[in-house]
Amino acid sequence: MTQTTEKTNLADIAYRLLKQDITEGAFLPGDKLLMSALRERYEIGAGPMREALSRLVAEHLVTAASQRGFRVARMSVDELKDIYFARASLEAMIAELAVQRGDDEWEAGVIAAAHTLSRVTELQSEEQMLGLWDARHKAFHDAIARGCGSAKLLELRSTMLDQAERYRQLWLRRTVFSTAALELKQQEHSALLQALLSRDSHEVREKMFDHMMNPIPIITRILSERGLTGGAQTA
Amino acid sequence: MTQTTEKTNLADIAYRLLKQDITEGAFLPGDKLLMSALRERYEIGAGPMREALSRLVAEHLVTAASQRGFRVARMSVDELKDIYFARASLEAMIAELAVQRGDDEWEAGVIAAAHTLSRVTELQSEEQMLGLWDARHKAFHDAIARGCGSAKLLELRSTMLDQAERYRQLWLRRTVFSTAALELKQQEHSALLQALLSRDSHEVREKMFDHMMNPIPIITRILSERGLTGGAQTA
DNA sequence: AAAGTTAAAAATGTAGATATTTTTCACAAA
DNA sequence: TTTGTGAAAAATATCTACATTTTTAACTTT
Repeated sequence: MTQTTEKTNLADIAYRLLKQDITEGAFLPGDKLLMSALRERYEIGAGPMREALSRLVAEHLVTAASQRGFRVARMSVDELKDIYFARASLEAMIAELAVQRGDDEWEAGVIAAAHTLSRVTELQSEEQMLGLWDARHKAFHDAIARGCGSAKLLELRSTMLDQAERYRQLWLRRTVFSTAALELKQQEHSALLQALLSRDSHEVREKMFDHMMNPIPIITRILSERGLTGGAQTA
Repeated sequence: MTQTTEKTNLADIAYRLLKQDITEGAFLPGDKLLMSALRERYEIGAGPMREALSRLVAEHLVTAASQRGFRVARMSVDELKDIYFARASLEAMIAELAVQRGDDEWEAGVIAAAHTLSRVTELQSEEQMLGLWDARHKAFHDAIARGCGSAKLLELRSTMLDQAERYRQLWLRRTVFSTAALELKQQEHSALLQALLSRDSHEVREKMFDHMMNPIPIITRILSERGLTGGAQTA
């Protein structure tokens, strides 16, 4: 047996689908998540659906008010700033640890990921290009973080990533489709890599922090342009 | 109306009760959490009970296997070390930030909490003494952390505290009921406070990290003495 | 307009049906 | 006797359908 089909229950499936739908924008911030609508959409009973929703509440992607149902969590500039700051602080700390504790295998992994990322060219369709760059960019950062050696810290990192995901999606399009922005990112990445290979943990920490804080002004602007924070949805 | 009774649903109540029961040891690590038993204990239907359980799974206090039900998460020395390291790293970072960003009000709060903590005397019963010291000790650390100014970082801190709680309970008794250990803690606290008042953020970071890592050997010993990790529970 | 009343809509909870896993136990082979 | 196998039974988890409670919103009435 190579890879069991990983049995899951319905609540689990609904959880994943809804999470994806929210981060991909199928439901917008502030939208009411009607039980009947969700049950129909995911072809599922109310019990498992509730279970999925309550998990997303724990992750702050959904808000709940007792007897009044669920809504997609609002987005705000304040939350953006807080999430990105916390994430940058954490990621910087993890990177510093990784430089201090990472072994040769880790270093090799980082170099490989950096190389793969630098080779994303605009050959395919724009949407494919977006997906590929995003995947490899994530892989690059994952490769760095992995070296910290703490499963719990990586877990915290992962929860922050989930919370940032909706904001990050906004930034992604602006960055990948702008040659200038993309080149700036490439520069930051190679500077990061250099500091990393020279095992200058303090330098890595600072560079990583700045790298992670960079998107804030861009996303702030996007949020202001279209009021995507979820104001007065009635339905 | 001064303070609404904060309406909650049954799943919420069950969540809190079960969480308390687990951290207080009413259910031991590795114990099977039988649906029928839980429903009877908390006088609740299967739906809400499931909801409560799945929230605790997200917090790593309970493990789930599809179609095979739930168990209290095992404890291990490895996990202890990982949790405490991650927690110490995070707390140290938060404390450093607090020193850099905390205002006068924050400083006053810390001083007040430190004073209250230092005045816990052994007048009442031992159990009461334990509870009081624990509450004030937590309040002291909370007062410090609050200054970091990031709600998300405080949230991360809180999730780590939850995960550490079962291990921390083991440490607590050993510390509070040993005059030597308690005095050592007092010393660490006042050293921490001093560094904090002199606004030496680097010093605070180091002291906080050490302070948080201290309990690991003690807890490791306790875990080894009694095999409280949850081995071969059948029922 | 403001406040009260009532009907529809929606969330929450329970009970029972269904599916899965685990245990039991009889029987056969070593 | 011990060990292994397999089928039946029991225990258990999971899901759906229905009942109950609460909220929302429309409609009066003052």
